[in-house]
Amino acid sequence: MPAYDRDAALEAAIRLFWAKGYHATSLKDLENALNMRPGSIYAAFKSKQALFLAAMERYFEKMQAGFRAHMAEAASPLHGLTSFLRAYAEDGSSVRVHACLLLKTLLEATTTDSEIADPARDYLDRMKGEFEAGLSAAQAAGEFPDAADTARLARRYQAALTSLQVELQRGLSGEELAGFVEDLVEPFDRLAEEAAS
Amino acid sequence: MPAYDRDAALEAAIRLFWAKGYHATSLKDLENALNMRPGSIYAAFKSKQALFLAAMERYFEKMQAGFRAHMAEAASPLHGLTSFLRAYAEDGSSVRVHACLLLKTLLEATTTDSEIADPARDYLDRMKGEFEAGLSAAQAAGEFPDAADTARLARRYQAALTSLQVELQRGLSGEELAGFVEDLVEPFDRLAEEAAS
DNA sequence: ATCTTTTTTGAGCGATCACTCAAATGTGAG
DNA sequence: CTCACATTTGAGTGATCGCTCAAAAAAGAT
Repeated sequence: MPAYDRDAALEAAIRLFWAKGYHATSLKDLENALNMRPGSIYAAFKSKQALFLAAMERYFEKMQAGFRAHMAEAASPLHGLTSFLRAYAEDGSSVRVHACLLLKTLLEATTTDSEIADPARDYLDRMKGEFEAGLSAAQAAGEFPDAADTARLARRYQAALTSLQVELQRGLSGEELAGFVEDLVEPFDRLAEEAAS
Repeated sequence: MPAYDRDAALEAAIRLFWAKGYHATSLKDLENALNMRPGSIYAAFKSKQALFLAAMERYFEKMQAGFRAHMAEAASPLHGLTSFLRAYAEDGSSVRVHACLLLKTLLEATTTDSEIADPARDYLDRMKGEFEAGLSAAQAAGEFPDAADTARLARRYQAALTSLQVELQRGLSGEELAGFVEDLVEPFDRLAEEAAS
C-alpha cells in the first residue's frame, strides 16, 4: 500500500470516525469510506481499534501543524492566538476542524475504552502544550504580563477552544457565534492591555 | 412495574449510559444494571432508544431541579450562579454530575443519530434558558449592569460549565481545578463589580 | 513469457447485536 | 382454593458485528 494511499485512507477514516464516533462506525462503513475490502484494511492497519488510533494520531499531527503554521504566519504571538480562535467563526476557514475528534473521543470513551481515551487525553495535553508555547512566546514579546501563569492561561485558552467547538456542534447562528467568540477572546485581550499599560 | 422501580431503573440506566455512551451500551449491560430480563425491559420501555430518551429526559429534569434548588437556597442570584460553578470543584458536591450526559450525547451523535442528538440539543437549550433566568434575576437585583445581554451571558455561562465538565473528564488535580474555576467565574464577578460601582 | 512474490479479494467465521414470544410465574377477585 | 389476568422470564430470532484466510489477481524479477 503506497504512502499516499495510506494517507488518503486515514483521511477518510478521520472523517468517518468524526461523523459517527468510534463505536457507531462499523467495518462495513469503513470498507465503503476507504474503498477497501476487509482483508486489505486488516493488512494495512491491524484492527479497527489500531486504525482508529492511527487516524487519531494523524488528526493530532494535522491539528498541531495547523496551529504552528497559523502562529508562524501571525503578526505576533498574541495576535496568532486570538485570531486562531476567531478563525473558527469564519465559515470557510482552513483552520476550522469542526468539533475536535480528540474531544469527542475523550467524552465517548472516558469510563470504559481507556485504550482509546488515554491517547485522546494525551493528545489534548500535547495541544495544551502547544498553546502554552504560544502564550510563552507572547509573554516573551511583552504581550502578556510577566507574572501571568502560562500553564493556567493555556488551560483557559484550550477551554475556550473546547467550548467554541461544542457551541459549533450545537449550531448557533453567525451573529451569535461572533459575539460568543468575542467573549472568549476578551480575557486574553484584557490581559494584553494590562501588559501594554 | 411500580413507579419507584421505573425510577430506580432509569437511574441505573442513566449511570450506565453516562459511563459507556449510547452505542457502546448493550442490552446485556442494561439487563445487568437494571436487573431486568430483556422482555421486561421492552415491556417497560419500548426499545433501547426509547429507554435512552427516557433516561435523558429524567437526567435533564434532575439537572434542572438541582439548579433551581441551588438558586432558591442561594443568598442572591449572582451568588447562586457563581457558587454553582464553584460547587463542581468540590469533590462530594450534590450538584456535581460529572460530565453532562447531554453534552456527551450531543458529541457522540451529532451527524448521525439525530433522533437522540436533537433531544440532547433541546435539553441543553432549555438548561441555557434556566441560566438566563438566573442571570435576569441577578440583573433585576442590580447585580449585573442593566445593559448586559442576558442571552449572551447565558451562553457564556453555559460554556463555562461545559468546559469545566470537560476538564473534569480529563482529570485535573485539585489545585489546578480551583484555579481553573476561578478563571471561569472571574468574568461574572467582574461584571458584578461594574454593576456595583 | 514464466515464475515468484505481494497484494487484494470477499465468502464466511463465531460472537454478539437489538429484540421477540410462548411458557412460566405472580397477583388479585370471588 | 380456583380461576382470570398481568407480569416476568430467557431461550432463541435474524441481522450484523469485527475479523480471517484460501484463492485470485497484480506486480516484479529474470
